[in-house]
Amino acid sequence: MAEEKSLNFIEEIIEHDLKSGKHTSIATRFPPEPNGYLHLGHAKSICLNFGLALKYGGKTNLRFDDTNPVTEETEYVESIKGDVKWLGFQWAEELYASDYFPQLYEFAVTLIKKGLAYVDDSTSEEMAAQKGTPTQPGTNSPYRNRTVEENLVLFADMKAGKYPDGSKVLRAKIDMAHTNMLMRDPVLYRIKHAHHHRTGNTWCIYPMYDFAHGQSDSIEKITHSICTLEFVPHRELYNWCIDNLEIYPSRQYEFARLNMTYTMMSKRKLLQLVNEKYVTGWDDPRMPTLSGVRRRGYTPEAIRDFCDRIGVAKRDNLIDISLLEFCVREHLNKIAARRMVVFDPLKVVITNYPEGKTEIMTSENYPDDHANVREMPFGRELYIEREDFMEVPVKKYFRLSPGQMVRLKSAFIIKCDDFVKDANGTVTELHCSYIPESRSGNDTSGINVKGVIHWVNAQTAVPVEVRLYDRLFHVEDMSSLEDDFRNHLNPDSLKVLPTVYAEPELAKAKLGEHFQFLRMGYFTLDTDSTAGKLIFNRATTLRDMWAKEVKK
RNA sequence: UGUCCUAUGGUGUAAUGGUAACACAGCAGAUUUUGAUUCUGCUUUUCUAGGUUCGAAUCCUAGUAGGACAACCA
Repeated sequence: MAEEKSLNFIEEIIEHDLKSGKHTSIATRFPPEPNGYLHLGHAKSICLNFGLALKYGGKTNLRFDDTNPVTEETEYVESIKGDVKWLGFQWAEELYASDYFPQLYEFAVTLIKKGLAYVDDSTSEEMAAQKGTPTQPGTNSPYRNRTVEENLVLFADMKAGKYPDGSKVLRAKIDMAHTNMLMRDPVLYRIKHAHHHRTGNTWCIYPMYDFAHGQSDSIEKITHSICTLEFVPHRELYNWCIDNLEIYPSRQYEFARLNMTYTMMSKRKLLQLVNEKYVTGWDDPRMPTLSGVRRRGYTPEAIRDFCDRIGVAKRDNLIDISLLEFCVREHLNKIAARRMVVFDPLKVVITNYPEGKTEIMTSENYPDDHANVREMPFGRELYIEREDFMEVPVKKYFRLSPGQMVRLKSAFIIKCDDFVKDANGTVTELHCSYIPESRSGNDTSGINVKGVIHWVNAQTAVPVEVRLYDRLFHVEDMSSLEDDFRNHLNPDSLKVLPTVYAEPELAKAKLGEHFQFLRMGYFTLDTDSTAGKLIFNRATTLRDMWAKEVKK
């Protein structure tokens, strides 16, 4: 099948580079800073970077951009590696910007020797004042004309730890009147007497992003350095460093980051949600983190498919979260074993079924594979969903109501003969009769019913907990917010049902398995589960045309 | 009142100077022992104004709108 798939703009650039002979193979990198957990926005970048290398026969490095010791931790490194692997990608090399600190230092010395960098004693306030504004040029620092010799000594002393944090920086000497603010003598190195997660206390000066990223790309001979749009203005500085250092010319290309409705995807704010306990952790199933959606029951296949469908372009976007849910359902529908679980039980007594009798019914695990079945006990007393009975049925309601019949999935057709109410008027019990000839598989009753409902046998039902999730925020476009994002948390984002009734087979569930609870949604076992108490997370609901019908 | 980036249905993404298409969402119907799945059909689109051209979503100019840029963050 020669499926003609159109190329995104980066693929076009790569194919052009390959065709023209500029490159014979490509190298990309995924460069997270280990200061938080990966989220769906990172997934887009991961799929892009690794996907490109896979498609064009190149390689992708995993490179940690660890140039700021105060925010970075080993915990994050480990989670990031786990998430990339879970998504299904394998990096060529695991690298760290901190591995390049010695070389980066030498690069800085080279720039000083060329008269292209100087040590500045200005305070950050003074530097900000010198910087100008986007519409007004900046002014030169009084330290700008220090000699090469003086700068060399000062920079060496910075490295040697002779100065306190913030007292000096190394700046590039470019142009304080440049229209690109980033070219107004950007800071290259700053002093931080801080412990680094890998280099420990070896260094007290650390390179800034702009002095580390491009050079790291260059050292690794990355051909296409792909990042998000906010780095567009950095490209000029990226190229300036490479040009003046005369090193391998990696090239930067920028695409639009993923934005999704009802979703907040800023690492800083996600950290805030974690720290301030609005969620239980980075892997809270409501979080858009990869560890969160994994725990919730999303699959890597679904996320890769999603990343594929959203495309890659340069314009700002706001993806409808229903596309993600569609991808999740589409994959889960194929792989999830079916189970029956009653959430809000209503007792049903089959009055014409012998007391004490239990028989075994079989039900298919997957709708289109009738050979793959499990066993389910059936008895005189059952639970069905309270929702599946209406004393006074609304129009088009084809479940149970007085005198009406439904099919119990994989069992018998039953007819509602009577119901019992308590003092409050709440229905507590249904009295039904079953049609013995209607047994699933050899139904000779000739009766056709429209409604099919799920059920569990009361005697053998297994109590489990389910956790139902809704969107964390109730604002469609989080970027439109003018006040604090924490004011817009959805109070109903988590609903716990401590005791619901499952068919016995579900007790065998293992971590990582996916289930469809018939008519209730897709579920997976939560990591909080213990041997005595199984807890299931709802990944997503099923599509529900009836709910829409009812709304009308 | 600077520089840069962007502009195609409700949301995304294609169409690479030659009939604007695909997916999601929405709506309607068929099938169904999950009101699921599956299948069918439908609604809705090139920011504006000029220009180049036989022909413009595509190229050019201007305007408009949105976004980015003034961290010793990445």
